[in-house]
Amino acid sequence: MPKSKEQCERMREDMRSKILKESSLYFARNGFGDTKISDLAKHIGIGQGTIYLYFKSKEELFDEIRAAADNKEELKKIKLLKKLPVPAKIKIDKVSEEVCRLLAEDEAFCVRITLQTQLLLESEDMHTEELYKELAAIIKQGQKEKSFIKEDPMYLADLYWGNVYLFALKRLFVKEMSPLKKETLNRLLEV
Amino acid sequence: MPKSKEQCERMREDMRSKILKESSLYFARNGFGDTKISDLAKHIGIGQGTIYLYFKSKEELFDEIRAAADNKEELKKIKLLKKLPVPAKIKIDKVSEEVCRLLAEDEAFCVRITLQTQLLLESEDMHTEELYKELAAIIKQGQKEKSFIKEDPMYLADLYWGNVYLFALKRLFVKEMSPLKKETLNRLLEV
Amino acid sequence: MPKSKEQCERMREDMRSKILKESSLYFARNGFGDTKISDLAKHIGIGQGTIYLYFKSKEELFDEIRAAADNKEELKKIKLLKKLPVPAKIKIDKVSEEVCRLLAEDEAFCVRITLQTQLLLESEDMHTEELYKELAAIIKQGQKEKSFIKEDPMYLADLYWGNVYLFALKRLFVKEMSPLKKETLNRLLEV
Amino acid sequence: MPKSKEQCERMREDMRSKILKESSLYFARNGFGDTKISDLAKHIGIGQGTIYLYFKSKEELFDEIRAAADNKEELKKIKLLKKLPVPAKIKIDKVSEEVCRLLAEDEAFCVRITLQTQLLLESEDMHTEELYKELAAIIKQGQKEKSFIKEDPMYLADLYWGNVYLFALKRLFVKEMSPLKKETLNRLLEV
DNA sequence: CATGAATGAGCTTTCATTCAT
DNA sequence: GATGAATGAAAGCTCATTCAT
Repeated sequence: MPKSKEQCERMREDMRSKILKESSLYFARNGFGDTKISDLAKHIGIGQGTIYLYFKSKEELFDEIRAAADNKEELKKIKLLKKLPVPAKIKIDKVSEEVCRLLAEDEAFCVRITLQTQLLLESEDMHTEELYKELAAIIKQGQKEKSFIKEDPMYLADLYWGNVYLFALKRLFVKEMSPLKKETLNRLLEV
Repeated sequence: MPKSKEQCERMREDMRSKILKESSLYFARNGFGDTKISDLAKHIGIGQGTIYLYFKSKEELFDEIRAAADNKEELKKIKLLKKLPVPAKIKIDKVSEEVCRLLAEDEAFCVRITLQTQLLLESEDMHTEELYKELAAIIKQGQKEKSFIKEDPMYLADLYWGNVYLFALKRLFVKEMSPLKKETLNRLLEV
Repeated sequence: MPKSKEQCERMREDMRSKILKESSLYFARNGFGDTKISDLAKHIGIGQGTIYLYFKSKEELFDEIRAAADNKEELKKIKLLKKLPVPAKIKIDKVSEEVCRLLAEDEAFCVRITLQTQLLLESEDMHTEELYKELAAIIKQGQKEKSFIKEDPMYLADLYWGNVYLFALKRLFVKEMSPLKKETLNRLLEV
Repeated sequence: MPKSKEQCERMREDMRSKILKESSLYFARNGFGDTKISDLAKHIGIGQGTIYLYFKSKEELFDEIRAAADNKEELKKIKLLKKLPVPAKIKIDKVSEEVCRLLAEDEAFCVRITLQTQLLLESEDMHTEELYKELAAIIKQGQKEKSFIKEDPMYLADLYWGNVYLFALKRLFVKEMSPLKKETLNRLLEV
């Protein structure tokens, strides 16, 4: 008895997501070269060949994972926040709170932040990244409001997201670790 | 007529150091799996076989590089500093100043910090590392003196060295980057 | 849908045996150093990588081949023969007959004898080998019966198996060769 | 002060001989593929490069060693012996005596016999070798004199030299071994 | 001449990818 | 679709050969 089209489609999508999700953790921890397809398959609990039913190559899988690591959701939230008529200090506090929550609860977020940051490092230009630009804008507002230190906003945005990356990375490697506190992030910017 | 024993010994030591030095940058940037011996040799400007005259395997070379990335010099300086009868704030300022100088001027230091931190991440226990313990001790002093924020000293030490790692890493990847300022490091701890 | 477990198991065992069998001839003729994995694979008619699915290294393959070259079957037969209440001359004749038959008909036997003898030569102590000890016991019996020459039984056993090795070796190298006659073997011992 | 032409020539010849002699033992034991130039040089007690001052390549060295392993001296003696007006049995006894003496006293002879036999095996035609033909001639004489068994003279010559090879080989590998007795060789042929 | 460090061709081994089942 | 054995291209590694000293 053949399954319905939708069921079938659904199953394919599920498997694809599963591979993407599990692989991304592996790639984030070990990098491209140290990740073997055989290990990956064993870790996911599928055959090696199965991966190739969903992705053309290891490289394509990796690229897709990186492409998916763009933290669109977070960017959207920050963009909304930016426009609100509240002090920058409050905005940043909201961002920090959300980020800390995600770092603590959402491993996928940690993976995304890790991969995205590594990609940016290799691209050698972090400042074109929207997440950085949006945060820099809020920081600029905060500087006008005299609640943030006088410093190149991009330097501070870099510092802020760098620290987020730092804790995301630790989360991926270290089992028992003290979680990042939003105050720590806020203090990077506040006077 | 062969070279003299000392000359020979000297040349061997030089070549060995050269390989270690040049390789470490490569490994720090690309990791183990993405570093090819052939590329490494080409980059150093020697034959592939030469590497194997000095190291038994790629793995041994990597291990030795990691073992050498222990920042003994910096540890020694911090240990001396710790014992001095001056406020912790001054001590940390000295450390920050030195670290920022090294980050800016000494690529080898950036490589060492990068490799050491990655090794610690994999070991899953950063807190046994002396550099962290020594810094935590100074932080504890600073907390007694009310100049540093109340927070687990190890959390703060972690944060401090994490930020050093962050900038070391950026330095290895990004050509044009704003250097880390000692105030940024100091602010991580100060009230 | 994958093959059934048993089918799979069976095929693996078949391939393993095939590699062992085909390789042993190669190693017996050319030795370890002059045998290339690429040649081996080509000769067997499989990919180079396949060998490594069944053996960890060239050395392990070689060792396993040597370990398998223990001529257990022949040893068992001789042990049975030894206990029979018949003259030693008859016993030796049976052994010689069997050995000559195997030399003529069974290339795998020639390979085993060759590899075993070479291994014994390297071990520098052939006399601990059971095949030698069992034959020496029969020879001793023959000497008591005055049908075999007076001579150190181990020297004679050595001589006997040495000649078997000689013809096994020739069989592996020389296409057209006169087969060993059982009388030739018998005459080594008889008065 | 430069040495005289002859002295110089002499020294070159000495070193060349030394290399040939020491290498031949190594090659006879290990074969071509398992003999490393580095091991060889270490064993001889000279630098690797030195070998290349006397031989163009490993292959040339090996070939020259094999070419020198022709046992010309022994062949000459047998040729002389063949022509003598004495019974074949006496002739063979002389040969056996000489061969046993050489096997016991002259390692170089063992090496030559080993290399020569291995070369013949690979050539797949032992019967063109003069040593075999000369011995076969004497055997034929002995058969006419009814002192040697009726059997293809070449088969017997093969057997005879095969046994010599056997003991030569053992001598190269086994430290403590019972020497070959001339009676053992004679008995291969006598009725 | 003699040396042994340096080289790279050619070997061994791995692993991304394919494919028969 | 799913599998994992088979493959061979590409990586790691060795060793015959060269060459500066």
